[in-house]
Amino acid sequence: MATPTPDNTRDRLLMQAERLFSQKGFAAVSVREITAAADTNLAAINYHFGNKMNLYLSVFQERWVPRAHGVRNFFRGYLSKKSLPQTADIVRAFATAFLEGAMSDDEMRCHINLMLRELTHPTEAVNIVVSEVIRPMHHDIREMIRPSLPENLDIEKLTLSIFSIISMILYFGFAKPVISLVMGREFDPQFKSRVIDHIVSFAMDGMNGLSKEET
Amino acid sequence: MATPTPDNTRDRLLMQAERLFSQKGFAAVSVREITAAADTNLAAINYHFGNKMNLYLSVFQERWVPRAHGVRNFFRGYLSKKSLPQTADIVRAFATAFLEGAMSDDEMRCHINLMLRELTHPTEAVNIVVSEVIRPMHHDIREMIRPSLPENLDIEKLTLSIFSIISMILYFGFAKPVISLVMGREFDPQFKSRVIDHIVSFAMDGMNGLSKEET
DNA sequence: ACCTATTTCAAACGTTTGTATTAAACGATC
DNA sequence: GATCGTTTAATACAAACGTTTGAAATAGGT
Repeated sequence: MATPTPDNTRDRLLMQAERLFSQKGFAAVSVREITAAADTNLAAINYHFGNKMNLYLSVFQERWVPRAHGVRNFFRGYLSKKSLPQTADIVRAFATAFLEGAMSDDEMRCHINLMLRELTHPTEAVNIVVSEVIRPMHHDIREMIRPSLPENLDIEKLTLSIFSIISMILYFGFAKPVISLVMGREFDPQFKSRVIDHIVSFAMDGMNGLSKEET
Repeated sequence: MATPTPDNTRDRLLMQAERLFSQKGFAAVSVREITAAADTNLAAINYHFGNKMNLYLSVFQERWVPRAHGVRNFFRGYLSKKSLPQTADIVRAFATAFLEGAMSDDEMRCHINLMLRELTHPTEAVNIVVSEVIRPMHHDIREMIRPSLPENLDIEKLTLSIFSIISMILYFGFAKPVISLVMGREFDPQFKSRVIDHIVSFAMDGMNGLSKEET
């Protein structure tokens, strides 16, 4: 993390609020809990953000979006090593960025949890999530992959495939406890890298089928 | 639904509690809201269930699990039409059961939301979800698919593939609003059936790759 | 009809919630 | 070092929270 414990109250509030909101959800966290964790006074939230909901939105604007950009940058950096990235490289870069690359496990869980909440129960913040991150990311990936696919490929099918890849990555990111329970094994680094291999090969087969169908 | 508004207070509480918990989450729903929706007295929850948390657990035991069995029965009924179901039939049966078959859209959203909450932020109820539904369902599907795969296939890879299929089905189930936003189209029945086709073909290609790799 | 067990109800409990208010501490500028 | 706007602190407040209580209502058995 950039600053373990920021010296200014506002940033400490944002940091702790993000952590707690991602762990328990908006309603389950009290402003007292946040201000205590941020080691400041109860009134600090109202002074710096007006109210609790505005703090929640600010978490997305000032912490979640930058972090999403961090993931995107990792993704791009990973790909820049290849001169002519194939679809498999793109999928691997994407999965790696989310599952083992861009940040610590806790940070990633925090990130995904916040997003997932907005996906399932949108608040105002969903507009930020979709317009700032999800839609641009879809666009990027689609345009990267498209050259290696037939010209006449239905764009809907491609988009659905990208959603499918995202669904796998998200699922293996957020359902770790249940996956551990079902498979009876820890989600350790070796297993994680096998999961990434699986996602890549599964997705690649799916994408190959895509272009076969069409031509 | 079986009983639109049950005549007994306990069932009305369970029904409204399920609806509200799935919409807003445990903490965001008050017992006053539930009892008002169930058209009964504030004290009813404590009389019938002891406390709010126990009501939440009872929702899973008495409403969620039976409904999951409903999905499973639809799945089995769908497959029983085929004498020798292929993997594609199994995947299609599974996706159909979740996305357009077993129950109404609202009911399914309610069902998936409750599960998703437990996947991401487990409470006591996660034990019910995993042991009563997810694990048995994994077992069933695995044993149905296994015959059509090579003998020496790594069981871990098969399990990961099943998780991947589940991830797609869940994602297309719960992220409908965002998918609509990104694709710029309604999630109408025609689109839904194309989504199922996509899931089946994508998953099938993934599974085929699975057996190719191994032999 | 009476008694008993079960269920419903209105009212109140003590806490905790988000927010508002006021004064004190701080930091920069002159 | 006095004065300014900015930030923190202590405290207050009404509203909402989950839970408890004891009385009223209801249902079933005799």
